[in-house]
Amino acid sequence: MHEERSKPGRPRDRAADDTIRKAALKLVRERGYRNVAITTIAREAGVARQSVYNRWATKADLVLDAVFEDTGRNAEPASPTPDISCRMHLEAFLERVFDHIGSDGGTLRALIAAAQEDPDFQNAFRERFVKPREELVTRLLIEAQDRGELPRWADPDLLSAMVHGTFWYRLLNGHDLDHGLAREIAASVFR
Amino acid sequence: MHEERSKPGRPRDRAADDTIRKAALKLVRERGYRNVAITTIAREAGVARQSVYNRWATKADLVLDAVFEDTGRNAEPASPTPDISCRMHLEAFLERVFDHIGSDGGTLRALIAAAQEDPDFQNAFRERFVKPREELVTRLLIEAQDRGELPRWADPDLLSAMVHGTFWYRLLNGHDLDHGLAREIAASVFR
Amino acid sequence: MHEERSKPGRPRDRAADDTIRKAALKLVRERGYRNVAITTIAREAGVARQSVYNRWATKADLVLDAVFEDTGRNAEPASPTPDISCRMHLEAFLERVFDHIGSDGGTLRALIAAAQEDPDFQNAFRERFVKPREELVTRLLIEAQDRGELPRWADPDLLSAMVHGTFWYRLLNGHDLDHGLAREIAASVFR
Amino acid sequence: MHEERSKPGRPRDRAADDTIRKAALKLVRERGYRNVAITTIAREAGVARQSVYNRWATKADLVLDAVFEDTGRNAEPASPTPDISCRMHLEAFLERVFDHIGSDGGTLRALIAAAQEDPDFQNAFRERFVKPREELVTRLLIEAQDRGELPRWADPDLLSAMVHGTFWYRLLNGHDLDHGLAREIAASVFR
DNA sequence: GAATAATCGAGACGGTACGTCCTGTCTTCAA
DNA sequence: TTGAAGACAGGACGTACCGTCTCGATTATTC
Repeated sequence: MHEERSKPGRPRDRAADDTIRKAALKLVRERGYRNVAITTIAREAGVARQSVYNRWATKADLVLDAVFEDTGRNAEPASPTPDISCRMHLEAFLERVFDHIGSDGGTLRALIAAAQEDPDFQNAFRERFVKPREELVTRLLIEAQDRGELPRWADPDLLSAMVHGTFWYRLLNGHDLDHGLAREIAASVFR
Repeated sequence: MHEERSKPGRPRDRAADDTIRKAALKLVRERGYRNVAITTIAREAGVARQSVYNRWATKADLVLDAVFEDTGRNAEPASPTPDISCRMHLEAFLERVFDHIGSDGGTLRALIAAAQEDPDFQNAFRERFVKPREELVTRLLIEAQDRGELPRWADPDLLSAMVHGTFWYRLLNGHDLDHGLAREIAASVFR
Repeated sequence: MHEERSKPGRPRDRAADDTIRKAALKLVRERGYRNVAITTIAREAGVARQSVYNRWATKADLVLDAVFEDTGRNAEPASPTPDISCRMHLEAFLERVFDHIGSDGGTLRALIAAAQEDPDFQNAFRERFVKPREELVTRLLIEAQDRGELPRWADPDLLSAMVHGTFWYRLLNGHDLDHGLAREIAASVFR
Repeated sequence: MHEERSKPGRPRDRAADDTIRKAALKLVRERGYRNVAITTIAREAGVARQSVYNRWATKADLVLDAVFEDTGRNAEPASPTPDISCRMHLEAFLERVFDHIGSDGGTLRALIAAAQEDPDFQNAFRERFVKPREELVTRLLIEAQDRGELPRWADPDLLSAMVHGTFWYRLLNGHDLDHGLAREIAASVFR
């Protein structure tokens, strides 16, 4: 039944959650992750600093959460349909990802960077962001093997890492990610 | 003729350069990039803090420089010999890189992270660290095409990005890099 | 009604005010104004450095405040009683001041010096320290005129400046201030 | 014969002495003693920092010297002439001093302040600046006693300290020194 | 309805690191 | 030996954040 046992005391203001997330996202996009202090986010959201700490342990957690609220969707779809080849599916997935990164790449880069400096955050980031996307591609490649589009001896896990690794590498080194790259990667996997 | 015009004023103590670099490297390995302050490095090196600021603008610059002094070598060799296949060359190169990362991976991760937060540093990092290694692999793959080990239609640039991207991706997500992975990547490229 | 509206936020630790002042005074007496850093005062008081900056803008402000807490009293009394001549009152006042300066003259000299280098501090110093003492003597001299101890044509303001100026001059040039000087000054004024 | 034995090596550039003094005086007048660094003076004079240290031990020494070069004259004259009363002499002396302070009071205040913070400088300042002026007034008052302008029971030393102390006190507390004050002080002494 | 308890805005707290500035000494080359 | 230049050790400065804490006020649940 999932009965929501309400605790005693003043309940948390749920509306503030979103206000803070929005403020965080806005500031991170404007000034870059590093140049945004929690104090600044709280002020922008019109909220006490403690109210931020009540909800998220670190800045990285908060920003990760904020990015999700905004981009959580684009990991879900891509359920392969029979009429379209898996290669096209992969290409379409990459195009969607690249489009999003185009407008918000700096934030992703900041999150990857933050993950290198904080083990806890790295864990959260991998579980909630990296893994779902990686597995999505892995499943797609297994489907491709089932359909005969990809040879059996290929290793879907490794290929998935190569796919993501390729655009991470480009992204982290300051390149733009365009649809051409999406096509090339897909071609290279399914050559 | 490259005449070495000595500037006026007391010359910098060249020995200190190295002492500082060594101190930086030691501390970063022991405590992690984030947990090392410039003050600490200066103290460890037995040097005034200003002497550090005289040489490097930021901690990232210093550490990058220190890592070079230590690892600059392993980007140079790998001149392909005719009696060994390019695939074996690539595998050997990756094994060497992975061995080094095994003992010093945290530092590389920290440098990649730092590059995401500082455009100037990103540039230096790419020019002095990333590019040489990327081009080394690219040249190796072109040699492979010349020898007929790799099909003409493959794109060496993209493949090189995939090779590096793959182990960056693994590294950045907390995986260990072992010789098995080196073999798998090489196999995947030359399949 | 002087309603004490409590400001929002965590209130300042009023006890710390005093701890810091005491630490400042102690260190300044031991080592001299110049040789005491704010960091040292904070450490001595067992307080964060920021907590000092939260209360006082400069070292001089802090020390001025500290000296007050300690010496604020000796500007107040000296309410002239009819049975004692104004000259004796002046002499007693000067003796009291000189006694205090005997143990703490270095601090007063440092404050006068600090006032020469910072207009804001000069203002605070004059309003809170110099003026009250100057006016005390001025009033005493006016009372003396009323009693007929001092001729009407004397200028109490100027005489007060001469009284203070004389021992400032001695103090600033490294002389000791003893009761003999107190007597001589009083005699000179009431000759 | 006072033969000037010329030392071996490059002789000191005598012209630089003056250039440095002028630069020091200029900067101290513009920005105030505290806000001028030796580095700044050296740069303004177009001279190496060491060249300053070669000539003066401290900033205070240098500035003291510079002020002398400029004001040394006005302590010398005032040899009392029989046709003018000592009181008029004193008044004239004070007027001259006040005129000079009017344009350069900040520097004197800075020197007095510096003397409070450095015993060596205090000594130099007293011997070379304070004493001559104090004794000048003392001698003038003795002459006055000889002439019968001042009673025998007055103490010239104390009166001289009162005279100087009065305008020091005014000066150090930010008052202007005008001819009116000169007259009042002289009148008060000779009343 | 009173007691209890968590949240809110606000801001002080102990800390840590930063990058700048200045001092007085030392070291180089050239005059 | 001096001069210009500039590096050196050392240390204080004031600022910026961090994550914790302490207020009084508010808003809910529990007794």
